[in-house]
Amino acid sequence: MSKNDSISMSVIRRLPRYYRFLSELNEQHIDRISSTKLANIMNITASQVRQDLNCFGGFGQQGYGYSVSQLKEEIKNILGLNNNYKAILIGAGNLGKAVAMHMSFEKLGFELVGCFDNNEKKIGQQLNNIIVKHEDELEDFCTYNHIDTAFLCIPRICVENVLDKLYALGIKSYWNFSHYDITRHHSDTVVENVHLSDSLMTLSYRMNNAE
Amino acid sequence: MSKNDSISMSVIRRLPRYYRFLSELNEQHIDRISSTKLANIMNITASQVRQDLNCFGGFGQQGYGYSVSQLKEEIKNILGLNNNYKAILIGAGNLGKAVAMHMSFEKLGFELVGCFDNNEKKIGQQLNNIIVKHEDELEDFCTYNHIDTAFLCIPRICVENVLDKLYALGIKSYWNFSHYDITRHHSDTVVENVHLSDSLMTLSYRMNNAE
DNA sequence: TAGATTGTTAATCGATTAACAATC
DNA sequence: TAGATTGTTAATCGATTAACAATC
Repeated sequence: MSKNDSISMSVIRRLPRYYRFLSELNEQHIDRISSTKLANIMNITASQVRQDLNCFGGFGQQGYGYSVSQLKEEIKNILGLNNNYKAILIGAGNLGKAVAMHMSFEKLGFELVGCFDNNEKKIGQQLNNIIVKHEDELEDFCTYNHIDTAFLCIPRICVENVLDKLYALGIKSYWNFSHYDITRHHSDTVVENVHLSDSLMTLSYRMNNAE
Repeated sequence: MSKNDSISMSVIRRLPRYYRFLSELNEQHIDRISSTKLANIMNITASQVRQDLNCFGGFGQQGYGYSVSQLKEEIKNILGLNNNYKAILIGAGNLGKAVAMHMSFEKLGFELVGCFDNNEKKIGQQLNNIIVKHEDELEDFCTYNHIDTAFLCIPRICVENVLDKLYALGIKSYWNFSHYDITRHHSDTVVENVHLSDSLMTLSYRMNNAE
């Protein structure tokens, strides 16, 4: 159905942004939009909009444009936001807790079903409807529950070790918040890094070099 | 001194990564490295390393390579991590608190000096050594304290309004965590977006399309 | 000096933009 | 039908990689 043979990361990283803007247009009950108008709102070119969308299929109609709600649903499917992926959180520190409490996982097609920490003080704490378990229980938990992905909110030095465990348990997708680049030891894994300090350093650079 | 006339964002976004790897090498007391070895560790090409570094100056020495500690310091300066920028946090929800508590601001050349929220329940709470103030006190606070940047951990709908206030107070740098693209109304502003949900959607795409 | 490795130019590759024929 | 706007090919632009002369 789709022609998503080898979509470049540049395109993939723009998809959530399309999804966000289309969702907003949809909420405003706007039901059609041309590539030109969408491009204006998003501060990109109409060519790029059409090129990007045509990586996945011809969603538009000549002389009319695109149906907002239809296009939004198409992108939702392309992003796989209907999969209800089961996720566990490793690390219940400040950042881990914030990730657990702050994100609207349902809207993004994820469900947080477990949380683990190796600090006794954290065990038993409640985050929304889940209770922090000891990391020793990880193996058992993952044997009895199918887990699709792990959110890593642990210090840099713990990552390698945790990754080995997770991979052995069949978990091959990682959302990594540690100040550490996960090098893909296994080609069948998927890694998304969120490097907050890199982001802040980039801001610093630009403040430092503002005209 | 530097030739940083118009460094591309691709290069800028790689700088923190160089800084991270060089810091690590430095901690391991390695004092020289060639572009080839650094490239291997970082999973990029030696050409790219040399091209990137030469945007800012000739830090290496033919036949020898680069001094790790010197290069690390150079990049630290390029990134402006010695500026001790004063920052305020707007929004003391889960994410705002985590940002305040979790980040090593000193190491990154920032100092968090204030925190504001419009929810009465948050007022008076303590985050590290700062106390959450009511947003009404923002004007006063910024008049008596020089502030360089604001970290925005507030809902999407509040952003525009807060931005107007901040800009009027002379704050022109924003680290934005809201699910909202800040469109630069003023050309003298600097914006760094952290879109956590976009990041998770990208992970979803790749899980969905993993072979 | 010989070997190693940079700085830099040139070649390649990929991504973005422009143009336009197809078509609703 | 005429006007609008897509899908797609071709042109341009920028970023990455390769090559090599300069030099420590």
